[in-house]
Amino acid sequence: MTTIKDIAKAAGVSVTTVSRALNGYSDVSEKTRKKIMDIAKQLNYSPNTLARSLVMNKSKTIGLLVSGMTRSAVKDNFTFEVMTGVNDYIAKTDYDVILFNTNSTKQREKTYSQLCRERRVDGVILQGIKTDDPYLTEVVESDIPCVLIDIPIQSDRVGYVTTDNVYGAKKAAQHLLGLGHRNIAMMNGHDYAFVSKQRLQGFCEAMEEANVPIQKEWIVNGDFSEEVAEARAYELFTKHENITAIFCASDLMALGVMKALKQLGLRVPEDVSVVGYDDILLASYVSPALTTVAQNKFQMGYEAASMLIDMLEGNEAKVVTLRTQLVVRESTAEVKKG
Amino acid sequence: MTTIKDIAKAAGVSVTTVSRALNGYSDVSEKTRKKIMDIAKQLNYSPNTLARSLVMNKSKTIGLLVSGMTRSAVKDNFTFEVMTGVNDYIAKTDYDVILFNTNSTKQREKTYSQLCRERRVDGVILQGIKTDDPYLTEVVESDIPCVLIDIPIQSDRVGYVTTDNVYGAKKAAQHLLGLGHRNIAMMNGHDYAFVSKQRLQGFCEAMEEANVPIQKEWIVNGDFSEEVAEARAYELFTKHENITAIFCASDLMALGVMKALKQLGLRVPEDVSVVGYDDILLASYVSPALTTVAQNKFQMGYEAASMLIDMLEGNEAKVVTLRTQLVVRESTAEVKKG
DNA sequence: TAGTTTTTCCAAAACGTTTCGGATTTTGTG
DNA sequence: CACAAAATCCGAAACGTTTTGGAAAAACTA
Repeated sequence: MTTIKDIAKAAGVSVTTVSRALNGYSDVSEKTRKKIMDIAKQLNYSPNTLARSLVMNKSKTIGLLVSGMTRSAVKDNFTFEVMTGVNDYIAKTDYDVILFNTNSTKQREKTYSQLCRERRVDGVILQGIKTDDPYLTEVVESDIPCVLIDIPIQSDRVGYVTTDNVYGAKKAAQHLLGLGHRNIAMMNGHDYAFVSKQRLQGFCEAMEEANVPIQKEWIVNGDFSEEVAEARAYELFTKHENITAIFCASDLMALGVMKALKQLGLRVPEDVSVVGYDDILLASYVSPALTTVAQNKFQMGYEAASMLIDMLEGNEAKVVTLRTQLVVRESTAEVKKG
Repeated sequence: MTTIKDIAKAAGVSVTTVSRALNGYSDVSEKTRKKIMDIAKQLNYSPNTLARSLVMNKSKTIGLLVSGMTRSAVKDNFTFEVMTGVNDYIAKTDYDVILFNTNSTKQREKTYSQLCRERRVDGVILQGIKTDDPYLTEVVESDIPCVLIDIPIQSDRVGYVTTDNVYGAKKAAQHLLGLGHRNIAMMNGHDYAFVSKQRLQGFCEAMEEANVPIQKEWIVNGDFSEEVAEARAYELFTKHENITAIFCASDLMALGVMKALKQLGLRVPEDVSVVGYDDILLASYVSPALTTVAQNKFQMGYEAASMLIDMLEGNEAKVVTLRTQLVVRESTAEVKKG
């Protein structure tokens, strides 16, 4: 592998000059620059970024720390779409993305911030980690610039991008209320996600503003999992036959709920209306198509990357809140009179 | 950020000793090792992999070069599933994955092998690049160990993992033939994918063995795109009304084909049987559910990563061919008599 | 005790860059 | 032509590791 030294030797100049020539400094004559460039090309030179990073003290890499890169999570393109957004923005810069392995046992031995520090990433994007993850605080407290997705923590070195979860959930609930439903349940995620709290809040706000009493036992946690949600929904709907609608904090859980309803012989939307959250790909393909609150996952990743690069260039951390959109499909209908 | 030097100073030993203590060499007494370890922990030390990589001449990173990380490609989890497989294996090693940006304009200025060489990746996995990509040969001819996905090129430094495309396509065609179909069309991908050639071959073999003449004008290219396939299918089925079945080289194209058929008022499977390839997530959710040839994308990624790490540890490049499986759903039926 | 082996440590070079401070050469000015 | 200014170049240090080839100290051996 050819180095700057080889070029220097071939061109009969010092390594300093080669370096400065290649990097476009002005204190090298056009003649020698040309010569150096030619030799570099001829020798098929590519700079060793490791060496460069070492001396410049920046690696031009950002770390991407996602959960949800698991075999079971493919149904939920959430992670992938976010990654795509990140990649899309980063592709326009001179940064590269390094993917950190988080879903394995290695998580125990090496903390996130250790990973980041070892690889000397310039910044990091975190997605999908639980709020009680002991390493979350560690990263946030470290001085590594970082942007979080759907975790509202902010400092001068950490920003986040999220969506208007409260309002999104509120719209979903209001949609059901508008259809005449009063006995509305909610399938929430788990307590270790901020979005759960926020969506619950939005749900409650809508109910309260409509003067509809909230039944605590109608609000259950499905752990953001299709299977768990199915089981919980099965219990819920056998115990409380008067529920006519349910708002789910994720589409995946909505799918599970619909399975449970089918098993119970309840029709969607004739007997029970269900609305999801996320607008994953499947939402428009299942039957009946799922009414849901759409969030632009691609843009979330894109904005996160954009903010991070901004921060690396000296700007300060921000918070970006994207708008959600209620998309009404076939899984919701007016409540049956009677 | 604390370095080995800081530790050395604090412990009153040389950097050599610190290095060797931390790396578990035997020529340092347990007493000083303990002391060094303690100080390292106390100072919150993490090794600088950049420096390490530089001197050891290996970076413990592998490059992941995928196409299909685009906004439009989210329907097709193919890329994501492969990535997940790769990640899953790599997570068990001490390597990290660096994601290369390929889908952008940057592709023009920097070649893949340049990217790889600059970042000093130890090896690279390529997925989804076209066979006429000028940079493909460049990577293959470079001395960087690499494993290709679905591109049958082999040398001592490059291996590949693929599936039995010929046999898979053959099974699909035989399924249709077994249902009594004789007028079978094929929606292929494009000429710049090996899998297209192989699937075409499998299709033809099945037809020939069944003594069914192949109609050249019934074999069209859908460019692996839903939209293109839809347009081509529309033309095809308006022009040739006697076609009763079609084999598509990807599920996404099969979806496009089904859309076209719907537009034309043709029912699936009553009027036309459709079989796809890939078994993407949507295949089982669309209506009618798609009969298709399933390939284990996760495993493809997993095997690729496994092979690459093997190669980096001195073993030689291999070729791994995974089995496909015909999964019969609702989009195929016996041909109508008459 | 003297010699030998084993254990424990270290100085210095190397990896491939960038950059600081200054040196040398060329050009311009009167 | 002499001097100043500008243009062009370079040596050496630095980044944080690993490794080589010994050296010093400790532990045995006879």
